[in-house]
Amino acid sequence: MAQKPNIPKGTRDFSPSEIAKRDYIFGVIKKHFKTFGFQPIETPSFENSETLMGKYGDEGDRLIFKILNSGDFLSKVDEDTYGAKDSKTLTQKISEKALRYDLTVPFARYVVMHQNEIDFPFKRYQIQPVWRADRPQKGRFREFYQCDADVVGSDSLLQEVELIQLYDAVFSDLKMEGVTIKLNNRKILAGIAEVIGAGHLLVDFTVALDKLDKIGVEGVQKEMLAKGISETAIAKAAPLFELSGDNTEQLNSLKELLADSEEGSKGVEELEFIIDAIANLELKSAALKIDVTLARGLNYYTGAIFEVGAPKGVKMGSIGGGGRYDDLTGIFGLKNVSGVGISFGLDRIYLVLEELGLFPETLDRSLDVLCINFGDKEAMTALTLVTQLRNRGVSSDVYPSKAKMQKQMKYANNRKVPYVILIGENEMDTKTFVVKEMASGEQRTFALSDIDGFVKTL
RNA sequence: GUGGUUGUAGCUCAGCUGGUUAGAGCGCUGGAUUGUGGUUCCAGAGGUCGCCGGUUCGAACCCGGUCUUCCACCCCA
Repeated sequence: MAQKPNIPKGTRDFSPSEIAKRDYIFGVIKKHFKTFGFQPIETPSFENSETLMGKYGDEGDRLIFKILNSGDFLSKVDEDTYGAKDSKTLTQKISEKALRYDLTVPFARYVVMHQNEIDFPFKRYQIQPVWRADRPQKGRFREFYQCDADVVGSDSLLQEVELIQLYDAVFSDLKMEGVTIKLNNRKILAGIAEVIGAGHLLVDFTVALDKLDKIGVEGVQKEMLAKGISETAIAKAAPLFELSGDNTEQLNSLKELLADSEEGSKGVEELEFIIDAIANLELKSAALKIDVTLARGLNYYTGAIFEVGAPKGVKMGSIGGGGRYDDLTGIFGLKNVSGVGISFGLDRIYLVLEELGLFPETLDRSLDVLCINFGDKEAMTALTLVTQLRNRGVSSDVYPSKAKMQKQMKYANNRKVPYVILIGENEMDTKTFVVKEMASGEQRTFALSDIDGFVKTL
């Protein structure tokens, strides 16, 4: 009995028209990565487990796809470990490799391993799939592409400024107008926690704050209280919930609030530098906005934090994110190398472009010219013509069999071929070919010797 | 990991409180039309009703399990 074919949940097949659209996005992103001076690298799909485990927090560890060891792996497990039935301990014994969870940690590993051949500052880009053992839902897959650009070996804030410009350049080029680049700084979050006297609960504090737009002021306060943050501390943080106005006004409020915190003031200073620089340079279509509730990737970010929100009206999680991490390569033994990077979520960008109808129409043109097949003799002449068209870079084909005209025309139609060429008996006699423009239905006749005359009209 | 949701022809979906041979539109194939498609007309093919088990005289429909889809939470691109 034939088995019903299927694919694992959270994975997808990509058909020709989808590939065309994905390639279009990849192309735009890659183009701008290059013009900003980034160089490509690639790393393996799977890494040694110890490279990945513990880098993304407990939640992250759970979402890492583990690869079972080869061979008779269970026989090597001692009775105690096996009998304890503790998944975490057992997993370490039977799985030593895991699928890449993001591109940043493998990149950090790469930098440390190749530090002697790298010229710092090193600007690298990387476009590869990553895997997460997550439950799929809107815009979330178990296999998806990330497009990362990171700079290591420079602590200059100019890098942050450039990365914001890079976001703007890519989304403007994709005609996705109205994206919001949200900006925050880890130092500000730490400063606030310090000022209100909840420094030891920084993570809980920021995680709760991050949910402000989702559960509201009261919800956030409730969660903070539940996490053990005192009422007086929450009361002190009250001005945060009322931050409003443009970036300058928010900066002024933050300056005041964080005046007594050295770290917090440093964060405000950094934020101000970036905001001022971008104000001078001007963005094409994106909006840069301070958002103190932004608290992503707390596990390794130490300075700036970025997140890109889809244009208004599109219900979609963030379509990009990034930030500065001072200590990432430290885990692998290389100290004092600062890095800052951003990521584009290809699959989500795809969904947004689709929803807004922003893909160029020409993308689904996979064949420029199709020659109708009228029989063996005519087909030979057609193939000669097609060969010469191909030599000139025109994608063209001869219908492989002498099917009914209707069928051949229908095929051309479905493939969205803009030009159909007819070479039948009449044309053979007069050494000509007829070109039918499918959109208008108009037909023109060219001499077989005048291929360039036709190519010029394309 | 928690909660909910979905599964019927290649695709999008009907199918009333369980009742005989499970339907439509689109698509596909053939013909009307021997060199003209996207807009006509006629005919035809195509379904273990996700899978396994249970209740019943009888299940696409009810019950249990399982897989899948989509959504929310957690987390995140």
